Amino acid sequence: MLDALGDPTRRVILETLRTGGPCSVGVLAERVPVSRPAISQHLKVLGAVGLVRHESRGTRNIYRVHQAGLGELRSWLDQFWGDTLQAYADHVRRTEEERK
Amino acid sequence: MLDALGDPTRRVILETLRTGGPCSVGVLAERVPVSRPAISQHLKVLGAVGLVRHESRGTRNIYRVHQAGLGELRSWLDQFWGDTLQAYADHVRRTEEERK
DNA sequence: CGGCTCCGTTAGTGGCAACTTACCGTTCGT
DNA sequence: ACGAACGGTAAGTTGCCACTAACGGAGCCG
Repeated sequence: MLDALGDPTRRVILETLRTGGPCSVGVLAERVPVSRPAISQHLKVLGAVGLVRHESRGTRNIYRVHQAGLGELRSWLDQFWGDTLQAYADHVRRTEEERK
Repeated sequence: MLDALGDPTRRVILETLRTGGPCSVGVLAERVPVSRPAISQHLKVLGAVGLVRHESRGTRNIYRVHQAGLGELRSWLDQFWGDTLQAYADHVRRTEEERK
């Protein structure tokens, strides 16, 4: 998931799909300064983690961003956020008890 | 930001700091299967994007996760989320108009 | 059917970044 | 003031991954 978003070109692809709406692989290859096979590989990675979904329209595959992937990331972030605050509060309490 | 979270060991470091609370570099090096210099470099990266903050306590530097960095990520995600839904709605509308 | 387009896959290469080893500055204890 | 502990930095190596080039397959059109 975060591994997928770690790559800059993958983020560019996502951004292109986001602002430009769903489109085919060839069109993506035109808009992103990278060869078409590279786009395919990145789309494969993005699809594996649920950030993108594709739909066959004749010979061409239309890709679009998938909200479920973003939702997963969001829930992960929320949990991380809450747990961090909790752990920090615990740590402060523990430290103050040691100070006594 | 996302580049920083892209690395697995950096996520392990963050996770360690999150669950175990703030701690020094040496302690981190014990808990994470990586040499101490590597920890330093990763902490430098994490600090550069505001995910971590450090505080000198004598000779040892205490690191802790910084909520501001997580907040930035959260707002970015929220914006991305909203824009995606918006762009998708626009795309659907456009497609239906073309169908007429 | 034959050619064309569009896409995914494989093999191979180059570059970057993560890791270690070694070194040095800083700070505390004695 | 000296030694030790702690941590950041520099240099060097290795492994991984992003990218390209070449091939193969599946679907429209004549």
